[in-house]
Amino acid sequence: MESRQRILDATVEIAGERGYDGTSIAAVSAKCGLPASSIYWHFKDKDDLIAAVIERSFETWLTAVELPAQETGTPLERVLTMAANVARSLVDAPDFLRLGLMLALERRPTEPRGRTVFLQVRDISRQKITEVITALFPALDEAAVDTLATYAIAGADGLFIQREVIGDTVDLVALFELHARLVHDAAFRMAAVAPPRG
Amino acid sequence: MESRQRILDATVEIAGERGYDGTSIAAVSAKCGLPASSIYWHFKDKDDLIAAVIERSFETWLTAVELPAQETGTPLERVLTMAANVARSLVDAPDFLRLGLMLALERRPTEPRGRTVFLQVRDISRQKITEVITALFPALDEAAVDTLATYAIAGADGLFIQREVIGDTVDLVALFELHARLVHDAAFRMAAVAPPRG
Amino acid sequence: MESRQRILDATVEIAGERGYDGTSIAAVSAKCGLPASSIYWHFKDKDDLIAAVIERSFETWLTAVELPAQETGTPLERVLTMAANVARSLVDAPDFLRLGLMLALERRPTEPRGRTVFLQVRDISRQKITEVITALFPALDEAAVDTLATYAIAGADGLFIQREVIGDTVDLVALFELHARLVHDAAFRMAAVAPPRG
Amino acid sequence: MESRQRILDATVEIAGERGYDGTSIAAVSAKCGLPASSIYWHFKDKDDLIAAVIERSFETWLTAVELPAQETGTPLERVLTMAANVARSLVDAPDFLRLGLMLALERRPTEPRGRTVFLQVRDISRQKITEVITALFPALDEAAVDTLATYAIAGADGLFIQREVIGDTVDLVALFELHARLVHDAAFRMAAVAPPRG
DNA sequence: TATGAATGAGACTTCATTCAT
DNA sequence: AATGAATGAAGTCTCATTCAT
Repeated sequence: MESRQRILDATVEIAGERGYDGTSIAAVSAKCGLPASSIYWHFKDKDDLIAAVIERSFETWLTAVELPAQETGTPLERVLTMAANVARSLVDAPDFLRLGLMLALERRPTEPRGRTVFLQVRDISRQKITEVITALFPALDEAAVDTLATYAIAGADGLFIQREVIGDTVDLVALFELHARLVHDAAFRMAAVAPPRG
Repeated sequence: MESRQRILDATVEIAGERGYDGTSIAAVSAKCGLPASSIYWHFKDKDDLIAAVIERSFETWLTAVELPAQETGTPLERVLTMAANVARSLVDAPDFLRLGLMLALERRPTEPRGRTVFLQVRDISRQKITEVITALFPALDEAAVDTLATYAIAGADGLFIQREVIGDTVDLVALFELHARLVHDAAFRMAAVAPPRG
Repeated sequence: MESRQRILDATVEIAGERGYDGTSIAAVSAKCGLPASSIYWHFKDKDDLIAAVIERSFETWLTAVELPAQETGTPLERVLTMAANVARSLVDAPDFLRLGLMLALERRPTEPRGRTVFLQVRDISRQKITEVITALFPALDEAAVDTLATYAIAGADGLFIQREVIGDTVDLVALFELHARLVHDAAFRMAAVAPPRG
Repeated sequence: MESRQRILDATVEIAGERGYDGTSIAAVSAKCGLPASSIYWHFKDKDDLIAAVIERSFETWLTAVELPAQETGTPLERVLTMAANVARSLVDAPDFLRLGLMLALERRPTEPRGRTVFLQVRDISRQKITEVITALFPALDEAAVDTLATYAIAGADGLFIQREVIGDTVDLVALFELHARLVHDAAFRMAAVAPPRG
């Protein structure tokens, strides 16, 4: 029970730093102090281990982000609060998204299950974003919501990468707020132009 | 001379799909038809090879992007044209950015030279963007230009990733134009608020 | 446990015949019947393996030489007995000294640990010789004892090499006795000339 | 012409430090500045190169030792002068003997030609020593001369090794003189005991 | 007289994984 | 519930050598 967590802790750290191929069972074993064979007692194979890491980190990240989900205020206020929450969660636990993006960028013949899992949980996030946009701007048609959701996620990914690359100088919270504001404005304008649904 | 190119061609393809660790010399050898030992005649080691790939792909990408650099029209028109150019270049030759982002996301104890090179050439691009923003919106102060440049690059990275992940359904050119429009509007508003420089 | 010994047995034989660079892991693997990767379970790397070989062979050799250490008789008798013992031990198990001398003669930028270990155990032997000379000829000053110890070891090394090079025609026991006799005479004369210590 | 010498210079240095297997053509190429293929223009193969090195260093060493070969004085004086000469030559150019001994100690299935050459030139030296002993002590029978020659060479090898291992602290000239004195005394005593020849 | 380019074999080492205990 | 030992495949890289020019 406790060993399983130690293994996952070690793996999230290594895989978050070096990606799928860069994560060797021997390295995980060294970092968590358990022999390699013990890792195979808890996980079917490396693929299973990485997938488990993705699952667990996503759950951790989800609770960190969702807890203070706010339901009142103007659309802009609510969007800004959400953006700040996401930004802070990414600063605190960047391993999830870093590893996920590395997996997502790869294109290998037999796709690691961890990649599939990441794309699935990412889709859940996208679903949430779509719902929020639809709720805040009911006038938007489906295509517009889709475009905005894509753009919203893209900005989040991109800003996260900027921080990973450039370092702490990047004020992630401020940039996420700028991003939220721009998405909000775009949605506002699109909604004004669009004919009401129905 | 010709062999060197064949090796680079093979490597760009494999590394663009599987990242640093996923790129085995044996795979490169198989793809380019030269024995592994010949690769070591042309490149000091794997690190050197990957770095050379980054260098060459960046140059290719640069010429693809820069050739149609336009100098007339309103700021919005010019920004839109640039965005469309970049979008098209990324659709045509995604290997450069895909590999670069994978390298950039990694955090290994001894940094691959390819990563350093990628970050350097990326800085050149950022410089260019900064210059364009300054030229189009002279009223902006340095901090604002910096923020906008960071946001512009972040959007580009993020949208690229969205396309890589979701697939061709994503209309990269359209999204880049939306991105350009939003950055332009933000710059416009910031410049209006800001006191004129000097 | 048992595998470790099989690996060491194979290595001592090969390394004793071909030196550090001439000892390939593949050859050791072939000789001991275990796959190469198993060797790396028992030893960190080739350097570690060679060092372990030196350590074990020295201990084997030490017990072979020391058991019949005699404590009575005239100085000459005692010295002759010791010399004969050493000679016989070198005839029986020449691998230790052969490998050790090969390592000792090398001068590579990063010194193999096996070399360090050999020089250390060699120093232990020198210590023993020094003690014996001091015990048998208390009148000798430190410098004289040092010179005699150096000469005694040099003769042993040199005679061993002669046998290795020329072959069994060389009567190692007889030559070691001649050597012992000459060292004894030299010590005797030096002690007679030297003013008594203290 | 000049290239050949540069190659030999580089090889003697590397081979004198790392032995046969430790001497790679690439390393020699790097040290002498000529491409590997040029080495093969001057020498048939690696074996040929090493053998050439042995031959050349022996000749260099021979002239260094022989030039001041003295023909007058008492036996002891002459022996002492010779010993000092040899000692000095070994201090000045240790590569020859160091490489030679490394080759001599190895026992590989297909003997390097360099080893054969070394043993041959070593035999020439032994011949010289035999002649000198016979000349100085005509009363000795063949077996005694042989024993003394073996012992003389063994001492030289062993003392050389001591210096290589321990370092410059070892006064090679003084130790060679001690060695010469002991060999001389042994010869003197053996000759006194032995019935005159013929 | 020399060398740039190539090459198959083999070097050391790590890989993911299994299995008996 | 866990692990010491093993293993075949594959990893990066160096080896001695060749050959066309």
